[in-house]
Amino acid sequence: MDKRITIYDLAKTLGVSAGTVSRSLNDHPSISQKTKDRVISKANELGYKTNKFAVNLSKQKSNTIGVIVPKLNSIFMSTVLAGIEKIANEAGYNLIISQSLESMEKEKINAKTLYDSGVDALLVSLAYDTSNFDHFANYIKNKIPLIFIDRVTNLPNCSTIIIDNKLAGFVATEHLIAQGCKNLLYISGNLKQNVYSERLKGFQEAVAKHNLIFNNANLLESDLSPGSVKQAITHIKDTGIPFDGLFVANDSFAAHCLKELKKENYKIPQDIKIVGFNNDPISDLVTPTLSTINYPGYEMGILAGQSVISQLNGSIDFQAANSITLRHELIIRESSLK
Amino acid sequence: MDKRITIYDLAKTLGVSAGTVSRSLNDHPSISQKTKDRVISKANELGYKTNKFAVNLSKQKSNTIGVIVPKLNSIFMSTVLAGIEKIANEAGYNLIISQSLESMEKEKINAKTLYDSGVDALLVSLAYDTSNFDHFANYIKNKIPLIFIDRVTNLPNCSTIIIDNKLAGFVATEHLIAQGCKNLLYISGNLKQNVYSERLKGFQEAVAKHNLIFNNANLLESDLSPGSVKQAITHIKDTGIPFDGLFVANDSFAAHCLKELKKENYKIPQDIKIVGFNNDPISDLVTPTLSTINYPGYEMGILAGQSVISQLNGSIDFQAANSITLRHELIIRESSLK
DNA sequence: TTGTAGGCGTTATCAT
DNA sequence: ATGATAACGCCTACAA
Repeated sequence: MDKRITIYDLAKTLGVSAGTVSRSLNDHPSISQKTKDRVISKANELGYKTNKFAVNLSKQKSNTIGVIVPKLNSIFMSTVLAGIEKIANEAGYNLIISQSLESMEKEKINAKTLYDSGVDALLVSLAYDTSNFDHFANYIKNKIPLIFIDRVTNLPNCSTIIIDNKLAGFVATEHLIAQGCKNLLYISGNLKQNVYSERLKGFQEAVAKHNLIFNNANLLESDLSPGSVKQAITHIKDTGIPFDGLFVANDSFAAHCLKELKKENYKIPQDIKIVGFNNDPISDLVTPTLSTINYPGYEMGILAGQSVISQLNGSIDFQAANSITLRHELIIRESSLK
Repeated sequence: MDKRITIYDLAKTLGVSAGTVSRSLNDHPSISQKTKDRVISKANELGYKTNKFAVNLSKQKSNTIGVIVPKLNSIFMSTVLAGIEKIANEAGYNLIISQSLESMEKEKINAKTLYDSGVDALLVSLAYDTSNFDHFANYIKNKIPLIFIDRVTNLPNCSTIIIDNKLAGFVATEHLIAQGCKNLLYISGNLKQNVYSERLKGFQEAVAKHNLIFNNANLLESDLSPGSVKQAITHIKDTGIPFDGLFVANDSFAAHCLKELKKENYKIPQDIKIVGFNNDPISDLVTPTLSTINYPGYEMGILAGQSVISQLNGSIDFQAANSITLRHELIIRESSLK
């Protein structure tokens, strides 16, 4: 294997110093164009390749952005990631992606690993059960940009990228009410997470505004896994309340409920109307098509990416970390028709 | 900001040499337990943190594995990634993930970037239009493990992880024939890609075996984007052939076709039977549910991960790069019932 | 405009 | 079992 050639090799063959070579390669203003040209052409000729490890050591930065998501294999998260990757890549950063698998413990480990490996910034969407945030302290202390996406918490100097879940919940619920629903059920994910608790607030507000009843039976907290569909159906059938409107915290679970309800001979939307959340591709493919809230995952990714990059470039002050709220949108399809 | 403490700081306060500290921290056998204990406890006390940049420079490796996928936001790919991430993480490697966005040019750039950034290995699922593989030459020359997943090519010393697409295509097609279909249509993706061309071979074999006709009209090459559904429907309606069986190269497109065909008053499966591919979550949620080929994405990821790790550990010889073919499975649902 | 030399924090090879 | 010292390859004051 041909030995790797360094700036010293170049320096020697060119009869200049290593410093000059380094500066030439980096287009430093204090080097004459002539010298630069000589160096660069010789570098190409000899197949010089800069050693990132040395650069990193010298600059103490890695040109790398860490990302922690709950799960890689979710259509929403991978869409967010696609947006982040696009921006990061264009800006010359690499993405180190890891998944917490919805566990705070794994999230802690990931945060530490990424910190140790010297990421220049960190993007996080929180795990299911994350209740403590000490594992981010190092980032904040060392002024490493830290940005939360979708599943967020409020930490000093950290940006957040979210949608207005409360308003979205309100809009979805009010839509059901406008369609004539009187007995609503909100099927939620873990209420410790901002996204689900906020939607609940919106749900409750809409219910209250229209003088409908809200008590325990109008809320079902679920882990939203396919295995929990039965539990949801049981709740709907056995609570004694004649539910006629469902607001479900994500489309996938909504689609499963839809399917099961049809099996139980409910007519959708005649008997029960349903609104999901996310505008997952499946929402437009099930029968009847599923009304939902459009969740701009890709845009979230783009914005998150832009936000980190500008913080890294110093074009945004570290202190001035801001919170971006994206526009959501109610998409009315068949499952909530009158 | 408190200055970072190094092994020299430790060495000084402990009255030993930096080398001793380094060896203690790395549990080197030639250091007495006593010294190790002293060093380690002092390290904790002072909050010592190893500098990955320096380690990388010194060892000329990054503990990092590069991944290039066509698209992050595909349920299949993100599932594969989830598997890879799990294994890599357990082995102490970080994943740098980038997407080619189905473009060979972007794939080239990604390959170069990752190479420059010093990944210890590279996992690739090829872009739509990749026809030249020179951008991987550096990896091979420098014996950096290179593994292809799903969308593969045959390069010397490179492992591949695939399923037997030809057999899967054969099985799917023969199933349709067994259900009584006489006029089959294979709706394919870009035939330059191994996955689609192999499935076509299987399709053709099954058709030939059962003495059915195969000519141009029995094959429709498509980009499988939602925008191309109309074209597919037109083909089915206007070709003059009374198609009664569809083998579609992925579930998402199959689901879209299903929906459109229903709109056009075709009865599924009575008029036309359909088999998709991938066992996408969607396939079990549409009406009627979609028969499909189960595509073990997560397992592919796991195996790909294990394969790299063992190559990196030297437990598999670089030369002995092997090709792993995973088991697929026909899942019969409503869309292909008699 | 260019050269010099020290630093970045570890690891590894010789000695001792 | 430990220490000294030279890599690792690049960057960047400071000097010239």
